[in-house]
Amino acid sequence: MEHEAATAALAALAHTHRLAVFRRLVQAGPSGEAAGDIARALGIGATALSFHLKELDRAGLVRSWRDGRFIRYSADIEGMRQLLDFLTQDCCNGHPEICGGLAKVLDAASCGPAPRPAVLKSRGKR
Amino acid sequence: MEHEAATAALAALAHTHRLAVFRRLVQAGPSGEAAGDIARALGIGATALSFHLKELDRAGLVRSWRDGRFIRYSADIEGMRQLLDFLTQDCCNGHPEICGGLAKVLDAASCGPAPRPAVLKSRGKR
DNA sequence: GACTCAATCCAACAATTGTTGAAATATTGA
DNA sequence: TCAATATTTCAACAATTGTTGGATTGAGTC
Repeated sequence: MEHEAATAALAALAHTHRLAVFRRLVQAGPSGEAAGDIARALGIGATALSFHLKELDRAGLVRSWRDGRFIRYSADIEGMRQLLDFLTQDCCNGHPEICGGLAKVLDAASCGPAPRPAVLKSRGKR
Repeated sequence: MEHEAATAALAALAHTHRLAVFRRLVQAGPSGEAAGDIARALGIGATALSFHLKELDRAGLVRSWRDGRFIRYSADIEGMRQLLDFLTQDCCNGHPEICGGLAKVLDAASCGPAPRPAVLKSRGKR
């Protein structure tokens, strides 16, 4: 991940609603949740939520796919890991003992193959 | 860390210059770097850098202390770890195997006692 | 095919954030 | 004390971001 993508991902998360949505999806796991359910659960209007989900999608932090009448969203764990990696890269310049090996520890936590939803919706440029 | 603090930290990082500054400080380690050197290295004006450093400080992501005529800044690694924790909390709702144990792995990486600079400047409300 | 529900798109407006130069503050050394 | 250097504060302006309601698209149901 490079600088620009990281900035975009951080900006996507730096909003009350989007952060709440993202954390909810992180906890929901790969099966995700339908947009309407998220909106109801968090008390966000459909239009606003749609806007915010698009932001998260553009930043590579969520995936979406159609499920009949609904559109489901799930957190893109691999995208998140790349972001965390980027933030901790070269922490303490080769002396991981200083910061508890934050960078190395993240490096080790590779994500298995992403679960593949039935129908993947295309995503804006990543 | 709670929601509001996390939003503030993410917003602080969600800017080209601030992200560059923060990563530079993460790599510099506990001894940090003087404001002027950062400004020169990244090609940012003194006024702009001061503004951005204040943002990072308010978000609890950097520390600062006076060193003679200079003011040095260093990344607040513990602040960063809290943020990463917050993002990955309860990942996959108790099934860490799904996301490679991202949350648990971070939990384990506790930071040792923060290195204490000679003279600590006070920080805005955290 | 018409109807309904889920979600998105659009456009106007409001609010927040970033940039700039000039002035102010703090420290060092002559 | 005075001049030089480092950094911050202030204020005006420019740019970006978020919100809202209404219109639109797509899928299922009668």
